[in-house]
Formats: sequence, C-alpha cells, structure tokens
Amino acid sequence: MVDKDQMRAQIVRAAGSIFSKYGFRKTSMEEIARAAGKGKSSIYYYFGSKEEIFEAVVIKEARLMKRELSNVIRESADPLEKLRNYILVRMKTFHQLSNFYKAIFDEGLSHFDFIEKTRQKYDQQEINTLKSIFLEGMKSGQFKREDPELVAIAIIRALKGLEIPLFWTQVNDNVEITTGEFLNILFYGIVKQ
Amino acid sequence: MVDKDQMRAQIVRAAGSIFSKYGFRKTSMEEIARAAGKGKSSIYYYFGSKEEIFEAVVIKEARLMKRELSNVIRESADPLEKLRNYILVRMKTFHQLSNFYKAIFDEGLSHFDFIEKTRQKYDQQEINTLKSIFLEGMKSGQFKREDPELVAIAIIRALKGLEIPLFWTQVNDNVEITTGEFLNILFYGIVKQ
DNA sequence: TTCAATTTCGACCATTATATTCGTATATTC
DNA sequence: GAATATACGAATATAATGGTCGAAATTGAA
Repeated sequence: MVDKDQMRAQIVRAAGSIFSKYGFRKTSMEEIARAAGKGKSSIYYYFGSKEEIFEAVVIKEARLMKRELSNVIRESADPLEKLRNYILVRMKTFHQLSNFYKAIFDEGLSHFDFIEKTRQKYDQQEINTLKSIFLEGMKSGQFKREDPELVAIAIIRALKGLEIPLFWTQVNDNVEITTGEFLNILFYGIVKQ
Repeated sequence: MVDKDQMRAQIVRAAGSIFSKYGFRKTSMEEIARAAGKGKSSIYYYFGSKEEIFEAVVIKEARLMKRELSNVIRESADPLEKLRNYILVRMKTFHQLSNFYKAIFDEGLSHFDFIEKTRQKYDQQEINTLKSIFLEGMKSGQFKREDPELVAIAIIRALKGLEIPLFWTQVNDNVEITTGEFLNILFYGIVKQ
C-alpha cells in the first residue's frame, strides 16, 4: 500500500512532464507508461483512466502553485513587494502550467467539471489574498483608498488577460517584460505619491 | 503560379509553427490546414504529402540558420568574437528548432533519408566554418597552435553534446547559462595567455 | 516450500483520429 | 464561355489509441 502511493506519485510525475509538453489530447497512455518505466496496462492498476491521471496532475500542480504563492507572500514584508512578487510568481508558474490551462479551454474537455470547480475555488481564494494584501497596503498608506474587493477583482481580470498571449507565444522573454510593464502601470496608477 | 508559391510559403509558415510545438507525428494535417486558413484537402493542392511539407519546413529553417550564422560571422571582426557569437547563435537557434531535431531522433522517422543527407552536408559545412575561424585565430596569435580540423570536429562534438539536454529541459534559462559556461571553458582552455 | 495476494504486462478489441483520394463546385483567365 | 486554377466536403482505408482481460511473474507471510 505504501509502495502503491509511491508508484502513483511516479506516474503522476511522468504524466505531468508529458501533459505539460503536449496537452491532454496529444498525450497517449503509451507515452505516459514509457515515461514511468512501466507497461501500458500496468498503469491501469494504479489509475482508472487517462482522465483520472490528468486530474491528479492538475491537483498536484495547483497545490504546488498555492504553496509557492503562500511562501512568496510570507517572505515579503512590504505589501507593495508582496503584490509585486505575488504577480511575478503567479505569471511565471502559470507559464509553466500553460498547457494545463490550454487543456481547459480546449474543446472536448468540457466534461472535466472538476476543473471548473477547482478554478472557481481558486479564483475566490486569489481574490481574498489580493484583497488582504491591498487592505494592508491601504492601512500602511502605500495604496490609494479604494474598494479592496473591486480592486482585487480588477487585478485578477487583468492578470487573466495577460495570460492569454502566453497560449500563443513560445518565447519566454515576453513574460517578464510584459509582466514588468504591467506591474509598472499597476503600481504607478495605484500607489499614492 | 506566383500566388501558388505565396500560398506554399504561407502553409510552410503555418506548419512550421505547429511542427515546432508538437513535432512531426503529433501534428495533424487538419491543424496545419486550420492554421493556414484553408480546408484540409486544399493543402494537397500545394503539397503532395505531410512529409513533403515537413521537408519544406526543415529546409527553410536550415537556410535561415545558415544565413544567421553567416551574418554573425561577417559582423564580428575578431576571430574570438566570431567563435563566441557563432556558438551562441547556434545554440539559440537550435533551441528554437529542437522539435525538428527531436523528430529526427524520433523512432519511425528513419524513412526521412533526406534529413540524414542534409545533416551530413551541414555537419561538413560547420566543420569547415569552424576550421577557418580557428585558422584565423591561430594566425592572429589568439588561439593555440593545433590541428584545426581536429579542433573543429571536437567543438562540433561538444556542441552536439550540449544539445542533448535541450531535448529534456523545457526551461530556457539553462541554454544561455550552460552555453556561457561552455564558452568560458572553451576559451580559457583554448586561448593562449 | 506453498499458497494467496499483489503487481506486471502482452495480446486483444472497439472506437476514434488521421492521411490521402476523389468528385465536384467555384473562381480566374483568355 | 471554354479552359484552367483553386478550393473543399465527403468518403476511405489505415493507423493510433484508450481500455479490457487473463495469465504470468513477484512478493511475502505461514
């Protein structure tokens, strides 16, 4: 039973590296099995279906992103730095996960209802996080006085907008540049001088 | 006839962007057609087969790389700079083309005999180029006196070794770091002080 | 050792995806 | 308006793929 979980983890790891490269549809069980160093049918001993594996991968990656975001917030004291780092880390991680998100928008993947639920849950969490950061910044006088909920939602929307081109450009450089530009605008449009 | 070539170029462009993302096998004619803004069967008016398109793409990219390398050599006067820039450009371009090369090593693609021929031709060209750069550096006293042919072959071999990990890591950063490190070693192991 | 539970996989099946062909419809040219 | 060039939907034959099943290894406790 202990080994079984270990094997599951290994399969998830292998599958993740393929999924993130080719997306859900273009990844075959054969490839996952090969990458995990197992026969194709053996995979079915650990997972019921390809979709189950995909779900496990997405959940794992989501947890990872959440942890990473928590860390970066905890580690930066200044709310301004918090916001900056939060967004930078988010965009960077998102770029690595773009294939998963691409899969979400992919046609024929709408039966992944768990994804929509997960997404909504994380959306709410993100809004709350940003809200609290912004509140803190308001108290310290570094941010203008606005409705924190509205600001948080606006930022989330903007970030989602920023994510779109990531689906189409394969060059990494744009990420940091665009995000930096975005941060520039965001701060100097928002911060009280 | 003029328009036909234009359309061919457009298809090659579209196909290139998909091939470079998913490789040969995972790219479908349907996708190529969609990306080219045409119906699937229309593609066959311009190209006889998927492989023919692939061949056109590879040839085009190879030409591009060759031109880029020629430019960088012409523009840098110092042989040391020539070698440095040559390798940097080569690694950068190679990274963008990694999917094509991945296709070459892919099993089941061995019937692309034109690729092996092209590769051999370019290997010889590369050796000659590096040889002449090295000869120039020897004359100017910046490089140690060695057999230029052997040195050129050694460098090519090393570069090929550097290329391998590009197949497995998806992070871009490594490229410049590894290449930089490589250049460091190469220069200070080779240059006369 | 023996026996049962666990783990692995080759062979197989049903379904889908895909490359290519074909007949024909629509533009373009002379 | 015939001839030619261009476009595509539908059809086909084949290959790829997700998933099943039974049987072979492997393990490990009695």
